[in-house]
Amino acid sequence: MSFPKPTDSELAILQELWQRGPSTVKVIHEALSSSRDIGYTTALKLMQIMHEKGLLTREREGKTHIYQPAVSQEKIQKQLLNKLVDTAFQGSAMKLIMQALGNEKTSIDELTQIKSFIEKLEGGQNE
Amino acid sequence: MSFPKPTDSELAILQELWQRGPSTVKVIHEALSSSRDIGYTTALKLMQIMHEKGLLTREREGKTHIYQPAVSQEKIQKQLLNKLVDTAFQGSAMKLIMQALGNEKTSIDELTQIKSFIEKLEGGQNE
DNA sequence: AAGTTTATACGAATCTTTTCGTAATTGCAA
DNA sequence: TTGCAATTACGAAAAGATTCGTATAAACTT
Repeated sequence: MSFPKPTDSELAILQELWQRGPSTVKVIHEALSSSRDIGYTTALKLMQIMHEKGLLTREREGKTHIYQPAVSQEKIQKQLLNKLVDTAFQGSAMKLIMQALGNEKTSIDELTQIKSFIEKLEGGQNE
Repeated sequence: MSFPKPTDSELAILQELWQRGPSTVKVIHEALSSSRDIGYTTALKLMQIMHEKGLLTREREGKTHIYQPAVSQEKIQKQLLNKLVDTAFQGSAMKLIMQALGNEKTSIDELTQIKSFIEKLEGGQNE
């Protein structure tokens, strides 16, 4: 069960859909327009392709289509994360985590959350 | 000072160079060949392009060129990591870290290391 | 039902990345 | 110096992703 890895444009569309829930091309196009210059038919075509690839499902509602992600945000995040770990961090999730922590965008509060998450994991089964 | 983001193939070449140190096309080609099917001139061309882009430096040594990364592994890791945080994790490094931890590839020992790294950070200045 | 609006479908152009064939160059050996 | 093997340079094809113009279809208005 592996999905084709979404391209950058596709990921942007998935993000909108995950955040907004089921949406028409029109809505997604407007959302994308605010951050970059993109034609309506371009957005449409992308979503049609994503539908063909199985990244989106859709349903006709009168004249328009309502699109929805066919994959969970978590699954895609996992996929992209694993790929990055493999290609850029020699397969070591720890290296990646350390880097991310070092990028000093994490607040004290978040650090505490992460720490307690780790403690929960340590209590668990990770051998 | 921002480098062009390396493509997947380019990243694979950078990895080899970071690991092996300065190398010829021949050596890199052989290394890549072990994990996938790639022609010699393909590898050569990629490295030439990377040189043009400023990702690699090179030096003539007799008839051959010796290539070297022009950017540090850490810089590229940071670049790719930040991009992933932005495009897939809504800008939240914490979300990414949690996911990475959850992917259960991290050993108890590594968890401990991460935890003590966090403690060091907490002692520091992160506001 | 004809015209208008809004949406989809289709096809092709463009751009980027990857690929490799062929030609030119270099260094060495005979 | 001529010939051979190794290497680079060049150009263009192939594959993938993005873009959009134009045509078609659907629903609403009058």
